[in-house]
Amino acid sequence: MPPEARWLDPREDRAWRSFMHAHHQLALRLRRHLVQDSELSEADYEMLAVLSEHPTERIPAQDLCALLQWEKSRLSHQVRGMEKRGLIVRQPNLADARSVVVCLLPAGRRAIEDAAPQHVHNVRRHFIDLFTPAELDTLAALNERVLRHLAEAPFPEQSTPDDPELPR
Amino acid sequence: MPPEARWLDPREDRAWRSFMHAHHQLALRLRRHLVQDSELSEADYEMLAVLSEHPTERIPAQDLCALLQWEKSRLSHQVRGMEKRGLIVRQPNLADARSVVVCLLPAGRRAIEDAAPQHVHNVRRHFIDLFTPAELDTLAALNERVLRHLAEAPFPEQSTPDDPELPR
DNA sequence: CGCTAGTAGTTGATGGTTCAACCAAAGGTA
DNA sequence: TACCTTTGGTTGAACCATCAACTACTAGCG
Repeated sequence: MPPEARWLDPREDRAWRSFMHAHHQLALRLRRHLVQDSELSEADYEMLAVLSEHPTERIPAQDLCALLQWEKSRLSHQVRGMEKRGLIVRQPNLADARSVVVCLLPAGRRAIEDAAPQHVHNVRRHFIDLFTPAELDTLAALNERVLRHLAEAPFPEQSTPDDPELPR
Repeated sequence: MPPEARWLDPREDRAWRSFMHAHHQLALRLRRHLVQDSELSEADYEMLAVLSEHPTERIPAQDLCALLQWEKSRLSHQVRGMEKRGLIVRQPNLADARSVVVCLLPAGRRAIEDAAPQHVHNVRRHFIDLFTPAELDTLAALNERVLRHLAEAPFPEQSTPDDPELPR
């Protein structure tokens, strides 16, 4: 336990703040555009995007969680709302009675196809177009380093590398 | 209106997804740590951090909004809650009767000083320490480009005076 | 002075995200 | 079989951020 941790120096502080603020402002802008020119929230869009890119348009809930990096409870709430609006349906998974398969409906496909051109345009305008291809690769590499690190050190950080489970 | 916008290619998609996911996962982790070893939320922490770094420990609400990049209504709700907990107080601004000055209280200073070492430690472990100084500068420069771009093209994106933006 | 536009802040409603607790099915082991 | 653990998913409460509407004050301008 560090009783006294050194504060972030200016370089570190700049990197940290810009990382947090850039994401916040960008997400806010895209959310506003999305509600302005479609009936979809950001979460709606992401889920429909993943489903519509999938060859079968049917994805088991647990796989959807992994693809979207969402928690299962978030997915459940989200699915409930979108099912009520007729964009998707839940169907039982014949291979495993606990599981559920989320299926894209025609109305969902229409919704994503209507919203996608504008949304992609906005993502380009406010993000992609600001960078060269090399910079995009740099950005991806640096951000993926964060993701990899977090995945390798899962949350309750008590246990050490070679101690897989708690010694209860 | 692009009736057909080209989809993101693999390089662009990778950069975009890693940007969104990295922020989401990192914020989640830090939030969990913070509630685990302090009584503060992320928003509480940010606000106390800004106040406690300020020489006078008193900042007019509108300046706080700018520093934190928050909306005024978010600040208002946040301040109400933290005032109830005795971490800060609102005082009238003598220079402008509409305005309010947010002041750090001793309990607030104690709270941030208790929480800071662990939090800074976590920010380092999960973010700063993953990068070389040069990489931190790169990250800052790229993220700041997003922020600058958004600030220069404010939201309802109708045509700006003499700016040849989108010919809607 | 009186009018108007803009700025500072508050409020209540709304929708989104996380957490903890729960249920039900599956898999392992004896 | 019985038992125990793990996994898949749902629910309700709590919390947080955003928006639109509103009050109050300021400042510019005739």
